[in-house]
Amino acid sequence: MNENEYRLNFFIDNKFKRNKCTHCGSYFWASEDVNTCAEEPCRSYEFINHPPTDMEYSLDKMRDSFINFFKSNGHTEINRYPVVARWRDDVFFTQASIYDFQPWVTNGVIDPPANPLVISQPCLRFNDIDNVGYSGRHFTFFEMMAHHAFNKKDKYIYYKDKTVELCNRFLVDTLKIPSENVTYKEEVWEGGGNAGPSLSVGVMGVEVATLVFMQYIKNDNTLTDMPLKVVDTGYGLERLCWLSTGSKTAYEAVFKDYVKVIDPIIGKLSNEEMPLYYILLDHSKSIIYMLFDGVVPSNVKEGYFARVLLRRMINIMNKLGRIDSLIDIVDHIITIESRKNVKLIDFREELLDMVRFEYNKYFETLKKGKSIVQKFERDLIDEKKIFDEDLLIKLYESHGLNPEIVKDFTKLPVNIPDDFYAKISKKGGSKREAIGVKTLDLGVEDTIIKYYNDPFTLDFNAKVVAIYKDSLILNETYFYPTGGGQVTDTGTIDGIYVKDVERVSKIILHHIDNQFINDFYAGKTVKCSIDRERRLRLMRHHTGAHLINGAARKILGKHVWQAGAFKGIDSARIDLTHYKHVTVDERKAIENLINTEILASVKIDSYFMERSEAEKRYGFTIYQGGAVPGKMLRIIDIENFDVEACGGTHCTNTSQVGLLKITDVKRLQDGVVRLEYLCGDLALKKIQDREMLIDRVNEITDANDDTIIKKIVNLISDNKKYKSIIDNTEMDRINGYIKSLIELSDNIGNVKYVHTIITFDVNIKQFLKILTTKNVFAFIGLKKGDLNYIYCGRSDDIDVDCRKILPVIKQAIPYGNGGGSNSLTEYTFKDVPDSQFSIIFEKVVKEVLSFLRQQI
RNA sequence: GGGCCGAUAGAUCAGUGGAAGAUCGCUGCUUUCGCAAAGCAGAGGUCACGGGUUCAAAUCCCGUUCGGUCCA
Repeated sequence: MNENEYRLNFFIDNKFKRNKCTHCGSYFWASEDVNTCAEEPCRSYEFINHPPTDMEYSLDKMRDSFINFFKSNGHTEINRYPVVARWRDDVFFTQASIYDFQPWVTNGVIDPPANPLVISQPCLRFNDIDNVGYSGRHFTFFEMMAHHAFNKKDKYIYYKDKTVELCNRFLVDTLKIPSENVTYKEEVWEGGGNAGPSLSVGVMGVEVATLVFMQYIKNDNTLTDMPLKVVDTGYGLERLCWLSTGSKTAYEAVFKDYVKVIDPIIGKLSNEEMPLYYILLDHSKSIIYMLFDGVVPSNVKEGYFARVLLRRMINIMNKLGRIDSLIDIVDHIITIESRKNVKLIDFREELLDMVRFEYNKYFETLKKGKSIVQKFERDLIDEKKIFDEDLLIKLYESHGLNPEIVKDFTKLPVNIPDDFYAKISKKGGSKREAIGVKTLDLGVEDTIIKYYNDPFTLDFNAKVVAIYKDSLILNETYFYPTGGGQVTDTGTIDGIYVKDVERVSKIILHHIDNQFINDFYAGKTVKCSIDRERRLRLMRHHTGAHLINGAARKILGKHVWQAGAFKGIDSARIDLTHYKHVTVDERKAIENLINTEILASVKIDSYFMERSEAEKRYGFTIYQGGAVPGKMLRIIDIENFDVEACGGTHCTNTSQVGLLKITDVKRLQDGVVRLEYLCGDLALKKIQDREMLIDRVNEITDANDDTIIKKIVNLISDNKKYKSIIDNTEMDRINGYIKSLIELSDNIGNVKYVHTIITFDVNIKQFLKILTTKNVFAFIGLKKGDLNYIYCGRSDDIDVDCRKILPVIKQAIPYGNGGGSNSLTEYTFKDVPDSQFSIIFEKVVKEVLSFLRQQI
């Protein structure tokens, strides 16, 4: 980066000097000559016990000072965005204030909600989770305060000079930090395909802010100018608070108010326990914001981070011996946080229930884990081994048991490697990545989309403007392309079947069979017709999805978000975040609520609205379907029931859905349930099919709706009874047969040698078990299809190894094979006619007899 | 999205290729005025599903479904 990028008039006018840090070698600007930049590790934390500010600031007070300073300097205050970055598909959580405006504001597609603006954005970062509580300055939850300005060619707000000036005035004039304590270190910032110069703001050893100037697009190491120049600042609220208190760690400063409330609950803690306490407070804040903003604990994606935090909290409470206070503590922290977020109070019970539910789940995991550890312990004792690293890793990865828990569950020594968690998988994995946008440049005008004007216009005329491969591009169209979980319309253009409709950026492609493509030419006016039944079903299913969404949030709770959806021609489903199973009653309640809404004939409004305006008016719950691109959002508004940003085709009144039936509820993964449903004619047909099914059962069983249950219960108990009678009869028959066999057997001493070929169908192993109860050696032939079997079995009171008979048989019948235990063997061979089998069998019987005579 | 563990009686689980097991619970009997308890006897299984290997599969291999868990 060119050094002139940092040579700001502000620095020159205010007599700042450019110095080179003797420690890290970076250049930095300061109002006086100093040797090193004011950042760790070049300087130690000089503010500890010597805070440079005029007073001690709490989090709230620092935030207020910041916001008010920038408001009084022409900035508009913006409400925080959710900590779950639902409007983006490349990250899970909001990790910086600029995330709020990426990508649509920073790439110039839409205007920022205000310009310039000031915000304090809660952020979540998990990269340093292991340092939390111990390093003195790491958190998973922190607030990034920021002022942003977005400079367009025709609308300049402010850039580097004013940014640094504002920063310096805030630190020096408002917080009263002596000017000589502030340094601005030159750095280069890079991220998300953008780059630009940046200044790292240091005070007495701690970096309190970063001022980034996004001005380049970076592509293969070449920099090109961005059309929009963005001021992206970030001030660490927690860092500034810490600076103002001069306490030994950031935690003492940040958690001051929390500790006042929580201390009486948790009681006196030792110095060694303090890091655990701080982790608990930090994680509690993260969890509260995550759950409030729509995360449900799960084993995948966002939800997994919630689970990790909760399990760490539970482990800590266990270690402190205060597990009973977990809910109480979270509850009190909710109270503290709700001072600046009133809506949190309404969510309190639901939030605590989720924590409770997750605790119970973990309790089950630990219970199961204990028996697994004890099982391993038994094996290890036998093998004279201990819990080694490999086993610990396996226990953690497969059963969620960390080494400390394993240690609690066993008497055996457990060696925990220092870098245990680092070892757990640097094995890689795919990063969450944005799906590339497909583009197509045919030099034609964007297709005019008409299906939003009137979803019921299904026949229309249009002009072909271009032909691309097997598809027609029209000047305007009512055909809906696949998108938003809704499948494509089909129909005809000039009588030719349209099999698929696809949207590529702003052009809509109507795919037809290749052989007909030459019937068309650019400029031709064509008559278009959309498959009516198909479209109407898709509309009903799409509106149905919104109805379920609205109803589920009312019945199951505010934590419910759409996690995916599919709207097809003869099936539809919607996936919802929900931490429990959906009960039959809840499912019915959702159905009832929706069908009441359908009967009430509620108007469904759809209109376009500027993104920022929509977010302001309806909140972030409009993003049920995930990231929606563009400046203008299409809003589907079912009054007092559901409002979502959605590009699909919808009914204009709930009554047009006709009927909605939930056909199945599945658990898709932990924290996500799938509701399968049908609307309109399909719902009716489903109910009729079920009815016919019962009619058919009635017919078969000669019953009616009133008697069918009793009838079936009787049938089952009768069946059981008869089965038992048959079994008994069969058993009698076998017993009789066995008795006759024993009477006909050869005697060897007092051992009965039973030998015969069985020709009827029998459970041979059960038969042998009964036969060889006492003083019996059995030698049984059996024919089953092509296969011939010879079984040897004996009662437990005879000391003969049946496997020794096998070579005798093998000698007589060399082309077979067999094996078994010393009390039962099996020998098999095939392709022998019946007559032959009995001759061979009799021959072997005699050899076995003489063999047995020697043995017994 | 990927990896690893798992699915056996109503419940919890044992069973490493050779006749399906234990404990608790359940039913009946004995004992008791009755209950609890104890003793005796008994019922209860498609070893998740579908393929394959083998003389032989709960056990080994492949696939499916469902659960657990870790990573991103």
